[in-house]
Amino acid sequence: MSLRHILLGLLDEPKSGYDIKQLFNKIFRHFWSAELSQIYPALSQLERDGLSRSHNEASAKGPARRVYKRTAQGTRTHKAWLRAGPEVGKDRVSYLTQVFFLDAVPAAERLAFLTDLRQHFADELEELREVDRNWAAEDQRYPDQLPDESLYKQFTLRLGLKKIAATVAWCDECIEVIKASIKKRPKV
Amino acid sequence: MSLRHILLGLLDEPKSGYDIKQLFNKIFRHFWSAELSQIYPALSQLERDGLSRSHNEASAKGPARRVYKRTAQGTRTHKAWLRAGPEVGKDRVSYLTQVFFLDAVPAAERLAFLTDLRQHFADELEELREVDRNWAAEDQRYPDQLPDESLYKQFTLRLGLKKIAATVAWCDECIEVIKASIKKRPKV
DNA sequence: GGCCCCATGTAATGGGTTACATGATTGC
DNA sequence: GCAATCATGTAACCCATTACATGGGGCC
Repeated sequence: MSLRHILLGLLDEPKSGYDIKQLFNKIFRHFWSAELSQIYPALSQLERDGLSRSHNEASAKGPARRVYKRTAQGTRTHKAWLRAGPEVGKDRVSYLTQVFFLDAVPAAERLAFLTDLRQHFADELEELREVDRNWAAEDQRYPDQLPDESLYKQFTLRLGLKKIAATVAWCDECIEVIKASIKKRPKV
Repeated sequence: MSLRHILLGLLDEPKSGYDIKQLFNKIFRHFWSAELSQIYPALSQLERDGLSRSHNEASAKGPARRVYKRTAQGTRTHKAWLRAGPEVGKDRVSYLTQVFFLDAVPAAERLAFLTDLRQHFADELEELREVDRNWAAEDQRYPDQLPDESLYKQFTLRLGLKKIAATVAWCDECIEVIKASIKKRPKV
């Protein structure tokens, strides 16, 4: 369960489940996500395990918030996770399993599939570039003079940009190959 | 459940659960995986649903094999999956969640973490390049004259190579930045 | 009045991993 | 004799998604 570790990482400052969901939507979007229905039980489990503590807080608008912060024990667990070395899980790229079998449908549909895919990643790339631009606008030190506490966050953004740009370029190459094959054999 | 669709895709020719696991280890390694304990129940479920049929077959070595092949209904379901458009799931990149929080440990450990990561992906890249070379050696038509039935399989390999190469390059950049910061402030 | 945002949770279900159980054949 | 490969499966558990349930406050 890696969500536990992410939560611990975020709980250096007090946060509610709702706060964390917002962060997932904004900052982690390109490499992690979780639903509120998973976050809330995970937070209370952390507390049962002595890794975090919580208290209620009045909210400006809406019901009371339950904010969690990690304990010293939680901080130790968090560091141990980082020190255990990189978790290189098996990637599961659903759309690639589809591409693998794509010759089962007519050429026109294959082209449409990859055009769809390209559109999706081009949009995602544009979103990430916007995050990048906004960050640069907000912080004078961006990107070369960042302090450690934001440098590693920037690294994750950099990889997102690289990988998604590579994926868009790959879509374009595939589309070219398919178009060329349609020209040669219009009825295949 | 995407495993069902992958299984259907593979069952155009008769295959056993064991055969499929081999394929996962060899061909799908860089974008999908599944355990035998997941594959066997999924295969019998496909049969219960009328999407595949099986029979026993004597094996050269070891116990009898149960080989499955998809039915006409299975083929229709498979094509419907492809026609439903790209499944762009949320990526979950565990090691990026770690990089995000990596400033929590001393600079020397951060460097070790990224060196580890680089090694992992450099190895993975080398494996994929080997697959690429072997394929080229076995098929005269590789890579530009491939027929449709192998072209799309080659596309998946191409993206694997691109993404992993981008990841290795990213590791190198991060490592350079960390080394530079250690030189400037040796005790941070 | 209706919609969106704030805010927290439970229940049912789906999907996946790890551990367990069994047993034959081949090669060293 | 022992390890590796071939071969199939079950059971327990973990993790994640979807659906359900509830309710206040602000804005148009």
